[in-house]
Amino acid sequence: MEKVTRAEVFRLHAQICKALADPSRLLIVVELRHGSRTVGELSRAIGAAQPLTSRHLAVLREKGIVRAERDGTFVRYSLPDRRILAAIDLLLDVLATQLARQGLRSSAARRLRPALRSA
Amino acid sequence: MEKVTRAEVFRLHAQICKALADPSRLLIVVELRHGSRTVGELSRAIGAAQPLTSRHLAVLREKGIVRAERDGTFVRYSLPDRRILAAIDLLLDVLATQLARQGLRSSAARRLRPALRSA
DNA sequence: TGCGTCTATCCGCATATCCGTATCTGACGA
DNA sequence: TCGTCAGATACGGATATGCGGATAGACGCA
Repeated sequence: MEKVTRAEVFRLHAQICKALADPSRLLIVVELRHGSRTVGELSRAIGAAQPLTSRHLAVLREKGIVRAERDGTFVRYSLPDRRILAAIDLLLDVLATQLARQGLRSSAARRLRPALRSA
Repeated sequence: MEKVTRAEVFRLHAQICKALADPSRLLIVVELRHGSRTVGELSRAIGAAQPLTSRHLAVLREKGIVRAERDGTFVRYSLPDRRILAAIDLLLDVLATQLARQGLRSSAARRLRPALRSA
């Protein structure tokens, strides 16, 4: 059994994170939580054009986050590993904690100022 | 209590993922698993120049993934929320499963071909 | 105050990502 | 085989991200 270098593991790990580092792709994964979906369904669900949806799906597919299977003219996408959902949920919990701690009193301001300033 | 829009939550969620979507930053987080570290320690641990390390830390800090506190001339970084570690570990498990399933027989080839081809 | 150490930020360039539009492929039915 | 529909890919411009190198700021101490 061959060894995968430590650096390589971190690179691959980062690539999985990067695949999830996009609001549309997160929406796709969350949409797949409750079952498989066709590209058209996902496209409508996330409110994005079909080619864009298809490319997002390609990114997720290349990282093994979603699986594609033909169904006639359709292609159905699904989640082969629910642990991805668990990880996303954990990060969402972290986010919720952060939002709660800062107070939710100015979501508009936060919208305009993406990063939390240092102190 | 004000409402944070669904779209905004996904945007923030994606930003957390993006902050983790870099091998050096993952190394930093993992290095912090066992306690707080100064910038210099982290810089040596991940084998990156100090300014680069500092910028990576700024990214993580802005997303609330790490916390900074002055300690004399040093700045000590730590993890305020261990759930980030749990999420990272889950994704690492997913990666391990993927690697096991594909077989580890050509890590060199995989190194050169970042994406898993569609089929 | 002046100096050395530790950390943060600025600048500039190379690279990568994102998204709209157009086009291509693949499957089904007439 | 041809038309049509679902989906995937190609192309190009705008934007963002990466890094190294230089520099600026913060702190402690003499």
